[in-house]
Amino acid sequence: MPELPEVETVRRGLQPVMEGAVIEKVEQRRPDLRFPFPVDFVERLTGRRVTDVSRRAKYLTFHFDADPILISHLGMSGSFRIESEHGGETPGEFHHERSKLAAHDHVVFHLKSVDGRRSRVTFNDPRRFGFMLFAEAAQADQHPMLAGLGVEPTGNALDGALINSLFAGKRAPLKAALLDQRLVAGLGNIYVCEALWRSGLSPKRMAGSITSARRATTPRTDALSKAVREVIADAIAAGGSSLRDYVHADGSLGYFQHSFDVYDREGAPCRREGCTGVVRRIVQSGRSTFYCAACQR
DNA sequence: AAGTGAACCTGAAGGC
DNA sequence: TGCCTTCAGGTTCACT
Repeated sequence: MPELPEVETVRRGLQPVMEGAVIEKVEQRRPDLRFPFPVDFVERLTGRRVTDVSRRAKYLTFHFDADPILISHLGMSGSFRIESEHGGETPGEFHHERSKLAAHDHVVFHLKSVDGRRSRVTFNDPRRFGFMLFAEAAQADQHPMLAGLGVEPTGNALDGALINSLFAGKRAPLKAALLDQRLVAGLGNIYVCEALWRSGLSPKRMAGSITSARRATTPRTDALSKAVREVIADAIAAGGSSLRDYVHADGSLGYFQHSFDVYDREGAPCRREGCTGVVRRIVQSGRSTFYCAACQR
C-alpha cells in the first residue's frame, strides 16, 4: 500500500509518541506476518527505551537504548494506530476503555513516555505482506533488507546525471526501472505513474533511451529526476495519499490523492495545459499503469 | 543477465 | 441477497 510519502507520514506520526518512551509491554498476537517474527521478539523489546524512529525507502527503523534495532515494512495493507491517554484521563480508565483490538491487529506496543503518559501503538495488516525483523544497530546498513537499496528520491542526490548513469543500457521500460528499488528506493506504482506524467515521458519507453553516453545528463534525465523529486516532496507535504480506508498513525487523512494527475483516472481528460488526450490504463509487468498517450512520449 | 510473470494474503467492489 | 471475478499502494522467487 504505502509508498515513501505514506511511510514518511507514518514515521512523523509515530515519532512524537514513541521517541523517549519506554516499551512496557509487547503483545505479539500471531507467529508470523510475511516472515516469522524474530525469536524472542517480545523479550528483546520489553523494557527498551525508544531513541529514534527513522525511515529508509519504504522501511521504518526503530532504534532503542540497546541492540537490536527493529526494521519494519508495511507491505500493501499495513498501518500503525496510536491510542494515547488524554491529559485529564485517569490511567486505569484508559487501559480499560481502549483495550479492544480489531481484526488483524498483530502487534501492540504499550508505551510510557518520559512524563508518565501511556499510549498504545498497534500494527494492523490484513494481507500480512508487512513484516518486523531485528538487526544489530552497528550493521543495520548491511542488513539484507537495506543493503541493496538505491538512492532516496528526497534531497538532491537524485539528479539527471544519476538517472543517466543508472538507466544507461537498460532495456526495461521506464515504468519498471523506476519501480526497481535497487536504483531509486521508495517509489511505488502511484508515484511512478505521476512522475512520468509530470516529466512527459511514456512509461513504455526503454529506460536506456533517455540516457546519453557522451554527456552527463540529457533534458529527459533532468526532467525525470526533477519530476520524481517534486512529486515525492509534494506528496509528503500533503501527508501522503489515503486510498480506501488508509489513515495516518494519528487517524487523520492524507490529501495527495486529490492531486493525482493520472493514477486511477482511466478515461478522464488529461490535465496537462493544452493537451486533449485521455488517460489510459495499461498493464506492465502485471501492474496497472496510467498515462496519457498524447503528451507522454 | 536482465526482464517478465506468478505467488504470497485478505477484503472491497462490480457484474450477473 | 448471494456468488463469482477482478483488483489493490509491495516484494521475492522461478522462469525464459
